[in-house]
Amino acid sequence: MTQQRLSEATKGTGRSVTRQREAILEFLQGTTSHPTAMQIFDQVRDELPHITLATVYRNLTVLQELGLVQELEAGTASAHFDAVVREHCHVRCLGCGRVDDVEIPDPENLDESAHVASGYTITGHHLVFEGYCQTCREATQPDQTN
Amino acid sequence: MTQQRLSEATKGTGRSVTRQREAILEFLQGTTSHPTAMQIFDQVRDELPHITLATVYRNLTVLQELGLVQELEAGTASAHFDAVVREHCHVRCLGCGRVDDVEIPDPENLDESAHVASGYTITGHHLVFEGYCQTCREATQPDQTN
DNA sequence: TTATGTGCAAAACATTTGCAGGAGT
DNA sequence: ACTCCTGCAAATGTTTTGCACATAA
Repeated sequence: MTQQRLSEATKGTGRSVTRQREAILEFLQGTTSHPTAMQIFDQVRDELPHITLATVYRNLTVLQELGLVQELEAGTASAHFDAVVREHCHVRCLGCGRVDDVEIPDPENLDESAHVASGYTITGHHLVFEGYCQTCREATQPDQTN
Repeated sequence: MTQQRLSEATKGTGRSVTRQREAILEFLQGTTSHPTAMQIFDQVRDELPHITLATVYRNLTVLQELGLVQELEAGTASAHFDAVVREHCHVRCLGCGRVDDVEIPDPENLDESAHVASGYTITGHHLVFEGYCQTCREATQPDQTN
């Protein structure tokens, strides 16, 4: 099924279907944890022990170009990746750094209002909430750095 | 006036008022361009030729703790800084990388909706639009990297 | 005079790139 | 065959840190 979508997506693009690319996409499609490149690298290494971090980065770029993956700007040191490409917003925990999806409808006319206010041609937006997840809230002192 | 606000803000915090801190704050309060640490460094160097980038970074952190400056997560390689600390949203030009303010009212109940949907305690959010500024739109090929 | 801040140099990260050999079509 | 991809190592760019001296309170 990952096979399917990857070979379909590459069709006519000059891109190849490789084991590295399949493994990265499959892992991303099987998790909701918005992993970083390093976390993807660690996982995929179980299956492909010789893969390098550079390859993970290069393939994440390619998968984004193919429209199969999106990169989240969650305000963290490193970027997080998601195989759910539909536009949706996220929360980042200020205690432990985890990033979750937030399933709220996008406010109407947001991009249109921004266009009127700024004069820019708006192509999209990122909405990221900050706060504390249940686990970190229960730990009375939510003061860890990441 | 920068003097004023800085010495007020440091009162009782154990922080000092230094020329470096004043110069950084004054520059930020006098611009609407959301400069990066490097851009601040370049400007402030006119006045204080011996200042270092490390000092700029350290002081930007302190000024944030004092509530006089905020850091923008605009999805760019380097962070942008703003002396307007009121919560407001931004646009980033995908052509030239500039970051502007967007003066639209924040959608109502946004944080509350996110709390209900995610279970997090929400402390705030960042809303960043992407698009093309007028200059880059007119240049028929908006393909510069940053 | 004592804590806090600074310059300098080096380290720590995340991410990108050059290159020679390997895999996909 | 011919292009695209990979591993390895080294480079890049941003931000942070250790330390000895300087400055603010």
